[in-house]
Amino acid sequence: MVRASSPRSAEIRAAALDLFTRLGYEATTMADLGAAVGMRGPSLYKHVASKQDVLVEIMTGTMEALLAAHRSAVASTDDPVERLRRATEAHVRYHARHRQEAFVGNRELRSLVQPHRDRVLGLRAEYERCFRELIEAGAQAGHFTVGSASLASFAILDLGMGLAAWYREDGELTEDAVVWQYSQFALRIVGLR
Amino acid sequence: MVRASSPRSAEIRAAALDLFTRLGYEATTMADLGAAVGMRGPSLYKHVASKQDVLVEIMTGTMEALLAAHRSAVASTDDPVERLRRATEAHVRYHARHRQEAFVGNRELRSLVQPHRDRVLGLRAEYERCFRELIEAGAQAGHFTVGSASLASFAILDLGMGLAAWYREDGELTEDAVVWQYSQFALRIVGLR
DNA sequence: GAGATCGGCTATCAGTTGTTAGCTAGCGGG
DNA sequence: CCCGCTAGCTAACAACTGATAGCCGATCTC
Repeated sequence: MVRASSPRSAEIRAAALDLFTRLGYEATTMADLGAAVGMRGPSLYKHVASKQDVLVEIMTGTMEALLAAHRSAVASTDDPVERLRRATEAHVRYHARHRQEAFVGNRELRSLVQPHRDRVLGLRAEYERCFRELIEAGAQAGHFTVGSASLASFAILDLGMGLAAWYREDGELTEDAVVWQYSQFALRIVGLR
Repeated sequence: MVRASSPRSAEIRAAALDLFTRLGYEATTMADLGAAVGMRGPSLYKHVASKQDVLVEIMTGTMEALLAAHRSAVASTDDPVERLRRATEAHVRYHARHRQEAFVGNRELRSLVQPHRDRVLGLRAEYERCFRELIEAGAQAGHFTVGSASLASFAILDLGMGLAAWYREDGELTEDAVVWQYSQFALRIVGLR
């Protein structure tokens, strides 16, 4: 049996997240993954269905968590500016705090087999649309100055992805410092006045 | 013999660039690459030394071209603001016009074997330092308002990397439109006034 | 305490991969 | 005409990979 929620399988997913981040999905072998949790490669199949299945659970879990964080962030107010501010803060904070999930989620899309790839791409498109609509609402209300809301939303999302690529927990800057600065960058991008 | 500059090897690099972009380095086989240029996998070895060698030439060539574009852009003026403006424009334009090179250059760093990886990482660090110094110069002269020049330079570089990931030549927006908007974003990030 | 289940192991399979070896058709120059 | 080079081919190798089969000790249940 391959119960996806057993404590051992969660441990395996965590180790896989680390390996996928450092080596990439293709370059990570089941033997690597087994060694990371103290067993041989074939033994992993007592806990997970397949290598691809581990990736699928990591990536869909990540996108759903990101969307949940976004919904929670924007639900707390009706003010367009404040909604975008909280959304960008949640976005940046998620990418700082869960940089490995975000990194793998962005990087390994092409290793994902159908129909999972389309599903994750759909969630990403939905996430992007949420940001675009926030920007359009703020622009229409005269708070933002932006040529293309679509481009601005791409730019803000790209900031998070980039952050996930270089941020380190033990770096010079604290998480709060990076979140604050990057959120400010995002608000500058949409021309907040 | 494996003359790196023969017309055939250039054709192979071009095909490899396309395949590495779409499938990734690990997932691209020599048989794939051969088929893309009308020959069998083993025949490629008449023109290139190895698969890794193809990647190395693509990535070092890309970083050197990017640095050259940067130097050319900043050499034309002494004004701090104008130097950053031209540097960001060059940065964004390169990532739009050579999106495949930039994409592979950013994505396949971990597929690069030593010492080539450190060499490319060194070039990237140098490129980032150039931007940081431009920002610091402009901030010291009172033109920019930014908490951390380092963070701002990361953000601007990340914009280019993100652009290379989603930009398509046949998309809605022209290259010039994207370059202008993204350059404006970059200047807003550093708080130009 | 017998039996079943869990969770590890080794052996093995079948497929794939980068690369080398060796052959050969075509072609240009003497 | 023939030598030698270029640039392709097939065959083959050695290594590796994800996954399966089957064994076995430990632990739990009744």
